[in-house]
Amino acid sequence: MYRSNTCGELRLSDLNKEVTLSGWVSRIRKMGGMTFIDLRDRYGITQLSFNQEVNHDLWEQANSLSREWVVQVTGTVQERSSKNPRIPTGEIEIIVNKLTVLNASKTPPFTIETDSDGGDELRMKYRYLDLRRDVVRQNLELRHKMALETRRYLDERKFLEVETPVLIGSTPEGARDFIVPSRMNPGQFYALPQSPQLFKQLLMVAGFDRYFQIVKCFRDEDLRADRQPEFTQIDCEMSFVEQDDVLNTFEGLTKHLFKTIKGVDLPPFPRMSYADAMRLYGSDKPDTRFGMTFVELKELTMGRDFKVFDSAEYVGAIRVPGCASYTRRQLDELTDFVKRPQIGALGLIYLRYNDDGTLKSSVDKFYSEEDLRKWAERCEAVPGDLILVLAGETEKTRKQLSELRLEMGARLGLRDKHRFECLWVVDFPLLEKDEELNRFFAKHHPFTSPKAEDVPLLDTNPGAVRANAYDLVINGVEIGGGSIRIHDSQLQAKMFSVLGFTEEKAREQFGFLMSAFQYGAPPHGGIAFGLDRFVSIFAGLDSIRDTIAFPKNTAGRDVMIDAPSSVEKEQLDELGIQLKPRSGAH
RNA sequence: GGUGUGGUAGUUCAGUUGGUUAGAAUACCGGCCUGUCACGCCGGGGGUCGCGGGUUCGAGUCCCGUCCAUACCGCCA
Repeated sequence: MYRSNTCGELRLSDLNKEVTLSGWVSRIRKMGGMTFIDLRDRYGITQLSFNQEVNHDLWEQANSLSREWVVQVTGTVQERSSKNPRIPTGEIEIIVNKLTVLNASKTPPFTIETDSDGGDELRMKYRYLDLRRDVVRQNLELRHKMALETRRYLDERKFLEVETPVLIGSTPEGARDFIVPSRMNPGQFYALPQSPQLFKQLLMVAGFDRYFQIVKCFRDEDLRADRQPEFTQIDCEMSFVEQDDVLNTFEGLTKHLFKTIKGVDLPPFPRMSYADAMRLYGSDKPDTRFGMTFVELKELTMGRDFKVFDSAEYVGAIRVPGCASYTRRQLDELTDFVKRPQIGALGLIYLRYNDDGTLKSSVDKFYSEEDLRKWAERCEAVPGDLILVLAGETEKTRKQLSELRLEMGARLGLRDKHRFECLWVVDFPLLEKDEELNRFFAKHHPFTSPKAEDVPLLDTNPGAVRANAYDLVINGVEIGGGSIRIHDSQLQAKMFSVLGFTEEKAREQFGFLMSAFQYGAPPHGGIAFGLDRFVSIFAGLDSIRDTIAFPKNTAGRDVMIDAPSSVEKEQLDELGIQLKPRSGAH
């Protein structure tokens, strides 16, 4: 028997029990004739006590240990004479009478503490050591609980978890596929799924009615703090539902997770149209933890010979509460912020509504106090507020103003990680025009249904067609999205034609789905949540990396196992693959 | 593909205007210490300043190139 108890469970109530514990040596404190060792396992830390006078040999043995050695001890639970209220086992210690070294350890390259001295790169290289740290482990425990509660909630509502294949065919639409060569079919390739989209729709045709799967998905695109090449979705689909049914079911799931895991009761989630989100926040995933919604000033700014505004398609402002006292230097900083190439504004105009009621702007030369007062009124500003104005092409300027809004929210501490604001964004456009290629692409995917009342627009003004598509946004993070699908093969054919697919090409790409739809497809729709992001929101992390046990770095590398790597020539020969010179050099 | 930031001891970082032997903390090793729990005190070892080239009497510091990491833009139906 390696242990009778874990390192996290012994209390005063266990006094005088003889116990056996196994774990890692976390810390050794040598006090001369006494030595204390913090023994750690997944469940906690228990102090071991060694006394030179009580057992000299054992004391000496304890002094010979080092960090991260794996040891087994047997001893008696005793009350500490000096207690540590900061850990759950802090009232007791183990008076050890037997110590066995199960395994020695090299000195780890960083300290295995809550606040490690190790940088990210090193922690990833030695991820198995990093995972010993309680903060990292807790994220994975949280992830486990969220997955478990998701399964519980969906199971109670008759959802069936079905596994779908990982080796599937490539489709050209959407993100770049990861490609896997087929040895038995030389010259042909599988692709890894970007999502189980087609399969879950086929399951609806098959009559499964309610499906879900917690499933890995793959996208071969550049990475970000919130994007990994392989990530996990809570993927769901339902039959005989309308948009409201899906929204209500998964608002319920979200609330269930917040309630059971964070103990938070959330009010009903507001629903905002995509058009309103863009108009008020300049983003399809607005952070609604704070206001500062956009105010349009275009017509108030016209005709004063200020070319920047006169020639602009859009003039938009945000009212930043209490920031009229911003110094020239701070305003310059904000100007630099919006002028960064990533944001790309040409300049920033400000209007201070001073505490004494006077107005001061960077465009006083062009606008009278009366003009400026109208701006302030339109913004519902009060003395002490700062108004920031950007101008230009509508879409671009809204995006820039959105970035500025988020920056101001952060500066004012309004983006509190412990507050949660959920929002449904609905009525997304069905199509998105690629100006360069002069063709439409599906904004969500080609199986998303248009709103019934907008169907006639497919012929006259495709860009204006709204879809039965929706996103769940929490604190400005897109957590999930989905749509009601097309189940009518005629409408689907129409959709393909708008997207520029010939009938032949559509059959080649999605033939199996189109045939399936000829055998009685029920009305259906679904949604998928990004589990990694969901966990990171719950954990208050900025990156999804620490919600994943073994994540990849920004170049898509696993620095621990050093993947991807080159393969033997024999393997390539079997696959009939010849590499260009220079590639595969790693 | 692009922009920014960073790369100096095992680790996290500092390093002034280009100037003597490159520092701190922590980790590690040794000594002292019987109630510590971030123990404390004393001592010690530890450096290809990412790599390559250039400017200079002299480069961690300036210039060019390159690699790596990271945040963002493009990209992500």
